Amino acid sequence: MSTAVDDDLWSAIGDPIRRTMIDLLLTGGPGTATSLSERLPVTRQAVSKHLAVLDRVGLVHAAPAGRERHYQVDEAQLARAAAQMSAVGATWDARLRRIKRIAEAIDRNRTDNKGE
Amino acid sequence: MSTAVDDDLWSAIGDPIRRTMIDLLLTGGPGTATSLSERLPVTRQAVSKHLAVLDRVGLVHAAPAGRERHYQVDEAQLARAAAQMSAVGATWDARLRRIKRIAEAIDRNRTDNKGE
DNA sequence: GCGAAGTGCAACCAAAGGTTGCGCCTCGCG
DNA sequence: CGCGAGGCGCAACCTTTGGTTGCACTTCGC
Repeated sequence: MSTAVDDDLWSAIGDPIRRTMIDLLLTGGPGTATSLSERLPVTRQAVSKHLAVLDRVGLVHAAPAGRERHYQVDEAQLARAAAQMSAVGATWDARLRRIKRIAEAIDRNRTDNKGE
Repeated sequence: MSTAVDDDLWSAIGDPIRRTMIDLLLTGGPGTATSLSERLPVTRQAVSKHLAVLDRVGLVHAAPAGRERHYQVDEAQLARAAAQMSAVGATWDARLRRIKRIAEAIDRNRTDNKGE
């Protein structure tokens, strides 16, 4: 239901740090582990590990340049992830609405039989 | 950016098991830790811990009934969570679109100066 | 050529998810 | 009314994961 095979993608973007990293890469363009760590509350190593995770699920892609490693967001994968989030959100929203309708129907029924 | 104070809410629904639990509670109505564990690949204790987490952030709410504890989804909180997910998804989507436009503009420029 | 900058790898720590075992309530039936 | 069974919570323990520190290796630039 909802998320099945793409669970890796979900758990990858589940981490707040990783979401922030993606935000930074999207707004500031490609960056290295060091440059990202300067804007995050964690060390370079931690950032590097997160980048490895994101790379493994294909959300970012590394471009070695001399002694540096420039990471960039994979737009297609991120679009998929964004779509998934929206989908889950929409699913829950729809179910909530359905439940609400049912609850209202029951309430109406009870009101009808109240006098008996 | 994007998610700040409501980070607890995010991380609460970040866990796949917890999302599934919410799905089960939404589709099957209120349930206990035991009833949920029967439909999940984890033990009752694990489910109980997850329910505690969800309860702490207000996504579910417990109703003691004799020796049982019925858990139910808090619709308002879940709606907030769903909205947040949609928001992040939309934000990323917008940024991707913007980047794409810029990239296309640059590409157009390069094509213009190709002959020089 | 050599120091400085950027990475990766390994060891170590702490927190979170998961399991098992136990004891306490509560229900229901003889 | 007593007592077994079902449902829960608590506690101890294990494993995975995010985080840090320390070190060795490459690459740039003077």
